This record gives sequence, C-alpha cells and structure tokens, in this order.
Amino acid sequence: MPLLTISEVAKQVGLKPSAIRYYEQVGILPRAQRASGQRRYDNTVVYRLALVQRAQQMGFTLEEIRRLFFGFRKATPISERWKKLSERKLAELETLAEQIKAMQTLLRAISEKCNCEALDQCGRGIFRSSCGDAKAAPLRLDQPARKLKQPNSTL
Amino acid sequence: MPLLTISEVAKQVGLKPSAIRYYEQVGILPRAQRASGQRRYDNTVVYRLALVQRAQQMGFTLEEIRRLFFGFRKATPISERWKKLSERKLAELETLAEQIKAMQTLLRAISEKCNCEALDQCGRGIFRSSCGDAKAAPLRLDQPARKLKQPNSTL
DNA sequence: GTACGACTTAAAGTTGGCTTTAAGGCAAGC
DNA sequence: GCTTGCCTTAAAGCCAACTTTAAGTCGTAC
Repeated sequence: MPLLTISEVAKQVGLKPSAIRYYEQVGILPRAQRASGQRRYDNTVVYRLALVQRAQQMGFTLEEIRRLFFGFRKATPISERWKKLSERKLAELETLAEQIKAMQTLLRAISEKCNCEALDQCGRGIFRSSCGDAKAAPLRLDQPARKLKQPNSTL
Repeated sequence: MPLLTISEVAKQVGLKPSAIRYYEQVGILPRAQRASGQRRYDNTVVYRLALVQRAQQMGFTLEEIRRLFFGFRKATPISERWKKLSERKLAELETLAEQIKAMQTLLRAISEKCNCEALDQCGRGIFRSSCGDAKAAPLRLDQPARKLKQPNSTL
C-alpha cells in the first residue's frame, strides 16, 4: 500500500488539509512521517480521522477526543473509553436539552401572553417580574453546562 | 428621579459596566447622555436591559435583539415583534433539539454496541459504515441551524 | 496639591476549531 | 533553468459577546 499525501487523506475523509495539520498541531494525531518535508500517511490515519469525526458528531470537543485517545491506560479497550466519556456527555446533553426547553417555554409564553405596545412597557413588566435574574450564557455544545444559570420562568 | 451612573445601572440588572458600554457601542442601547464625560441614565434603561436579558434567555443574538428594537416600523407593537422573531427562533430551537437527540442516539448506540478493543479497529468499523459522512459543525445556540449537516445513524 | 475612586477611550484578549495568508521549498515536466 | 502545482511553516484571522488592559480624565477629600 502506497503512502498518502495530506490532500489524499483529506479527500478520503472529507476534511481540508489544514484541519489535518491542525489536528497534528494540537496532538490529536501523532506527528506524521515526512518525505522531503511533506507528510506521508498510511491508511490507518483515515480510521483515526473517522473516529475523530464520529466523536465530533456526538458532541465531543477535540480536548475530549484527545482524552479518548491518550487519556487512558494503554490496555483500556476503546469500548470502555466510549462508555466512560459517553456518560458525562449524555448528562451534558440532557442539561442542554432542558435549557432549550426552557427557551421554548419562554418564547411560547411571550408570544401568547404579551400584549404590550411599547418596548419600555414590556421591559418594565419583565423587570418587575424577574429583576436581577441570571443572564443566559451563550450555549456552546462543545463546552456545555459550565457557566449556565437557569432562566426563571415568570413570563 | 436622579440619574444613574453606569455602575449603578449595572448593579441593578446584574451586568458589568463593560457590557453596558459594549451594548452602546454595537447599537443596542442609544448613546447615553454625559455629565463631564461620564454616562448618565434614567431608569428606563433598566427596562431596556431587562428586555435584552430576557431576549438572550430565549436564545436571541444581539443582532436579533437589535432587530427587535430597531428592525420594525416604529408603530409596530412589541408584542407583534416578539411573535415575528419567536417563530424563527422556535424553528431553530427545534432543529437544535433534533441535533441533540441525534447525538444522544449515537452516544447510546456506541455505549451499547461497541465491543472494540483497539482504536483503529473501532475507527475502521466507523469508516466502513459511514465513509465520508458530514462532520458535525460546532453548534452554537446563538447562531444555530446554519452549516449543520446531519450525522448518519449507522452505529 | 495630591491621593483616591470611579469613570472614560481604544485596542487587545478570550473561547474552540479551524481557515487564510504570507513566504518559501521541492519535484516533475518543458 | 523555469514554470507549475502541491507541499511546508508560523502567524494572523474568523465568529459572538463580551472582558481586560493601558493610559488618561474628573471630582472630592484630605
């Protein structure tokens, strides 16, 4: 089997070469061998990258993916690694889903119940009913459930 | 009613002064009057800010909030503005919720079905079953449903 | 007059996951 | 030996929503 260039690998997995270089840079991929300066890969790298992509589809960050690859004793089977990481991620996604539900509830409530004419009238009502409540931190799926505070549900 | 300084306003609504300056800078708040260079506010600004915060809790971006404030004919009542913007946002949240469900499905599937020992063995299985599938774009609640492609559900 | 505290501005930094840019290297074909 | 095309690197840029920093202004208290 001939060795692959970076763009051949990239094409196979649907990534840009720059992404693969980036993964090497941040330690998700080991340093590739070089042929007169250029990276050469055998085809096991595409399996690695398929794993990376699947893990991303599951909501894992690159940091978590690095832990999947390198954060366990060498003998730990991958199936066990998945189970360990999935547990936390499922909990995070549950939290995220609840936050989305809270937003949906707020949106439906304001559509149904608000009859305000003026902005400040509406704002006064909100301020009175929920003065000083937490702001919604921008939710990111890759860093979820950290600085989130719950919206309170009055209107 | 005396005028408020920026930090008094900030304290009332639970924001940092820098956030309020930022809102002025990006046009969410009108330019405040100054007293020897310093911003002075009347208390209607806290209603404005309550509105901003509530809208953020609902998942609106600052850009969308600016549209809520300035993107309609002046006579359009706020209740109608909410309805207009809520429609799109609810649809986005629905999409987002589905993406989360897809992730949960993938996570549960790998926890239940994967018995792989080695990383590459696992990656080969994923690659074979779903070669070239789309990568999950990082999901942000504030700009959802844009470049997302669906994860395919094999394994 | 000077120290203090609260304010001002513009500009840079933060986060993650990359992409883009700039400047250059190396091999093959003509 | 020159062009073409693909590769290399380090550094900067992108996105949103701010925060932080640096350098300076202002009024009040001592």
